[in-house]
Amino acid sequence: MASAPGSPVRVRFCPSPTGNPHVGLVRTALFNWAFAKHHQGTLVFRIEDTDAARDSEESYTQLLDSLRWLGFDWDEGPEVGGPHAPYRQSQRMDIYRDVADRLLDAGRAYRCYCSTAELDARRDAARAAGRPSGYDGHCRDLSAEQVEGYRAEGREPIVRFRMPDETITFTDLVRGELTFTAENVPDYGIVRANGAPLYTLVNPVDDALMEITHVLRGEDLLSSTPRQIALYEALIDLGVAKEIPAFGHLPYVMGEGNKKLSKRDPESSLNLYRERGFLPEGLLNYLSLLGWSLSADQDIFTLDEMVAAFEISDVNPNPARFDLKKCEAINADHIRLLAVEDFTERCAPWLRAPFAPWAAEDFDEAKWQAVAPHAQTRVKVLSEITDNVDFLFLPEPVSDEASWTKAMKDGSDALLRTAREKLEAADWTSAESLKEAVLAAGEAHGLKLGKAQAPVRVAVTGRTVGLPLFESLEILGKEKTLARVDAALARLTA
RNA sequence: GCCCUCAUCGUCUAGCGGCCUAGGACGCCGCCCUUUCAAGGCGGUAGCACGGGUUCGAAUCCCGUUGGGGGCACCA
Repeated sequence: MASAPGSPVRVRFCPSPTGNPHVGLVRTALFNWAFAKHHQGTLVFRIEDTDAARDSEESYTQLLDSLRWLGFDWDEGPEVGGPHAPYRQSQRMDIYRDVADRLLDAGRAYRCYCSTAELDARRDAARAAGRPSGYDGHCRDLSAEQVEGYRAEGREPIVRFRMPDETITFTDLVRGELTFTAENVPDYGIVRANGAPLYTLVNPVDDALMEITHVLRGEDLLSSTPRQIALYEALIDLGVAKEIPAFGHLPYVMGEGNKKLSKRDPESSLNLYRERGFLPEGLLNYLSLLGWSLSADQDIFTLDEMVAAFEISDVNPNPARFDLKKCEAINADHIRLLAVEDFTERCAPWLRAPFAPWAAEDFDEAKWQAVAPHAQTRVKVLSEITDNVDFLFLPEPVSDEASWTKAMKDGSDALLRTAREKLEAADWTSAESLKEAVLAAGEAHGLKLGKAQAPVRVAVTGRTVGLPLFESLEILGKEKTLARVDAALARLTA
């Protein structure tokens, strides 16, 4: 990315590597990326892998691979480095430990000895009494004797951030002014009892250290924003942070029903879309429409167009439902937009194992080149290509009984015999000539072309639906076509 | 339960006080084209959640109601 030195905008994308990347995460990445590009800013890519129990190296590798496939690039982060390296939080633990200690020394945080059971009991009681159910401040001002007592009991404390007793107001980039009162923003944990820092600490600390100016993230983090702002203020006092960034909370991407699309939903898996043959630009185009729009009457556009027009203030705050049909339709439009050579090239993965059913040595590049243009206008996703062209590379056409019974009526054998004669005599360098042959055969049996082509199509391709027939026959070639008609005839008269 | 948040066709959206008898897209339906299925072209279907205000005028501003979503962790 061309980042302009001195540009004020610094944004970040900071997923945690747990499981497959999902589409909501991609949408967040997209908006951050577009925002950075639009402002000629800097995009920082950071890995939040502080939860050893959930993060994995495999997920990390896959995350990087997915982001690269989508076409994203970043100015700082894994693989590219940068002035704030390392960009994996698992490698920055000493930094967090140091900040936590300083927060403790300054009285901005304290050790909390409450057990989980105690916390749960008091939370339930508060809830039952109709009071806010966050942490009640029990360990805020423990005396030396009390601390000694807890230690003697063998309790291991967590570190808790001390929230100031004040109302916090901030202007969300997509939602406007938001206010939270102190009693609803309780003190919260920032370091586990085992000494491992929590997201609540590391996220703002790294944002501060990496000088992030705009935080664009999911709506789920909206209510944690006031406590982050309070922590930021403490970090400023400590000299760790320079200023509080602006926050913008992106709407959820919802799944079927009315629930947030979760990682568990198969519909949310980015890999699924990749395997089905969605184009990165098609998928991204669709995803950008979830909460944003280029203009009142244009749904199909390039990433460059999006970048040029993207304003965070234009983002719509309401949750959007992921609609697979529309996603496919938009992808289909992008497939149509591809140059034929590009389309031909991008289909390559689906033209070989494990996607393609034919043997590698039976694949014929020249035939593929010839047939590709006919397929480009009818597939919604690239994976649909195999069924469309398998008749060219399989030794025998696929066996599809439903198609066979649908096309082969009484008299089909007679028709096929006539068609075979006419095809035998036709000019095989011209699809038009092949069409004339089948047309003539149809006329001989009182059938219009639409009816007459069906048995031929099924005999040669195995299916009632497919690419334009005569072009297909021409590409397949005379010898194979006639052999397949003969085979069908043999089956009909058996 | 408490707090936060959201609210235009089935779905995604345009709209930011008069241009709105609400525009586009997907879906669905019909027609055209046609060599099957698509693609393409044309047309149709369907919406401002409800109730109060403010205003000469409200989808647009305010309040309330209802409904949806989220948070209230030693997850992120």
